[in-house]
Amino acid sequence: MARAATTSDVFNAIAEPQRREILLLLRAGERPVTELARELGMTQPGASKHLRVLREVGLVRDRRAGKQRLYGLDARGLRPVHEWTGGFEQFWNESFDRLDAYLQGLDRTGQEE
Amino acid sequence: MARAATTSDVFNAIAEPQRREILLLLRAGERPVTELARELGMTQPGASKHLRVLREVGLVRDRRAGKQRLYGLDARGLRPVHEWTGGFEQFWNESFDRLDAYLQGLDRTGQEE
DNA sequence: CCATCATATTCCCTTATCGGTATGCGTCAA
DNA sequence: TTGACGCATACCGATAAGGGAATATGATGG
Repeated sequence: MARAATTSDVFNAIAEPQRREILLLLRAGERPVTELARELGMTQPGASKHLRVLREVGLVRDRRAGKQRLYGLDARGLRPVHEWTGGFEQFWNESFDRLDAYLQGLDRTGQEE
Repeated sequence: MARAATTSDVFNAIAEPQRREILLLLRAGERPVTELARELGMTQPGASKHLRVLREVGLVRDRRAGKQRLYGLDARGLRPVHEWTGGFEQFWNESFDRLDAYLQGLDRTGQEE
C-alpha cells in the first residue's frame, strides 16, 4: 500500500520536482503540452502525465485552442499549502532559541557514531 | 524509477498525511515515539519510520531522555515550502479574474463528455 | 550480568509511481 | 475522406514507498 491516500492530494502533486517546474513555467502564461515538454526537457507523454496529475488536483486548467490544448495555472489550490506551512512560521523563528538547546544536548550523547 | 529524486526532499516528506499529522502534534512540544504512535493511531514501527523520514530532511530533531527518545519540531525546513507557494500568491487572487475567462471558454468546447 | 522497556531496523508483501515507447483519438486542412 | 498534427492513454519494466509482524539494538534498573 504505497503512499496511502496521498494520491490526488495537492501536497503530493507538488512533491514531484518536474511538476513544480511546470507550475513555475505556467506563471508566465498558458502553454501547449509540446512546448512545456520542450522547455523542461521531457517527452511529450511525460509532460501529459504530469499535467494530468496537476489537473486532477485542480492546479492547472486546460482549454482547447484548435489542435492544441493550452494549459494554464490555477494556483488557488496552492493556498492551503501556503497556509499549512504558515502555521509553523512562529516555530522556524523560535527554532534558533529553543532548538539550539536541543542540538547542544544531543551532540553530547550522540557524537560517537 | 519511482518518484525519481524526490526522496529526502522536504516536499516529499510532507506529502504524507501522517507525517503532516506528526508535525502538527509536535508543535505542542516534544514527544516520545510511543506517545506519537498512540495519539495518531499507528503502530510504533510505523511512527518510527515516518520520524526517520522527517529526521532525514531535518524537520524533526531527536534527543535522548533516559530510555526514551524525544522528538521535537525543527520547522525551519518548512520555510522554503512556504516561500515557494508564496511565489504564487498573486496568482490565486488573480485567478478569479483571468481564470474565470478560461473556464467559461472551455466549458463551451469541452462539455460533451 | 540479566531482564525489561523504548525505539530502530529488517523482511515481506502489495501497490503506486515514474519513465519510455507505442498507439489511439480528436482536430484541422485539403 | 484522408493525412498530418497535437495530445492522451495503454502498456511495460524498474523502483521504492507504506504497512504489518518479527526482531535487533540500546539504555536502565536491579
